[in-house]
Amino acid sequence: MNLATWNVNSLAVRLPQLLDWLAAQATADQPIDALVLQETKLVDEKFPHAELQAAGWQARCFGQRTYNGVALITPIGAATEGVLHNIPGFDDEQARVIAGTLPSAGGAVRVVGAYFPNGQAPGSDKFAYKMRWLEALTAWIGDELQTHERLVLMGDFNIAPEDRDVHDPVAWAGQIHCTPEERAWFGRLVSLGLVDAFRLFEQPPKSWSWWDYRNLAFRKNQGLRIDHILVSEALRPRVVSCHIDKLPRKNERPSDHAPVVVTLGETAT
DNA sequence: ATGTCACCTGGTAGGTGA
Repeated sequence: MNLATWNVNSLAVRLPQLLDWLAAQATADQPIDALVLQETKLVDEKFPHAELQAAGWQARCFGQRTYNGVALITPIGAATEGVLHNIPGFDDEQARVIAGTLPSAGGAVRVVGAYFPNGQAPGSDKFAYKMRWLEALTAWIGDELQTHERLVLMGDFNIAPEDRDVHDPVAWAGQIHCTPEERAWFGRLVSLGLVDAFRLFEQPPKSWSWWDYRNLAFRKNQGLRIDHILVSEALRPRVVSCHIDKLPRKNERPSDHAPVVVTLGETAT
């Protein structure tokens, strides 16, 4: 089972690259079973269901105009149950979370796709909103784990959890994505019984999932690892691999984020 | 080098968010 997350920074612009990438995974014998998208920036009425269907995909979407917007994409015919939009009980005008339950030979997997708030800068109103949102998300994921032992939380966290996830930890110290407050919330999420799938494996040093469009950052490999896949302890034995796919970032008109992929085996090892 | 990209408004540029 291959699960992935990708912040596409406008699905209207990135749809051709999305379809190319999905096709390439299948060609590479790593067909995607579920992909969560962030920053679709589309109201649901404008979501490109027809184009995706023509390529063999179905989508659940939860969007808004201009900003944010998330989606859950699965192969046509795959069952998706218990679809949910945003954090229950947390009043939010911003479309940031979509969840669904996927059947699997090893037991159903609860998939939560999330676009965490950026937070702009410590001390700002947007940072305060990020803190409130993180508190609500953490409480809700704790609840979800009570009813869904096999759970995957993935998306654009807008948090670089450790200094090794930052190209220049000195320059970024205390800056947005790297503050102690944000990292503490990442730690609380992990403490619920989740594990960062990427760090279960030896990875190339200087592995990032986001590079600023400015400053030739991708060419210089100056980025952050802020897109993550956390799996519950029950799924941990099934994690076979996890990697960041930099290839789409080399395209013309790329998203500023790269997809992250996790492979779950059917049986415990 | 505060050096880009995407979106909006209200236009043929400027503001916002990331």
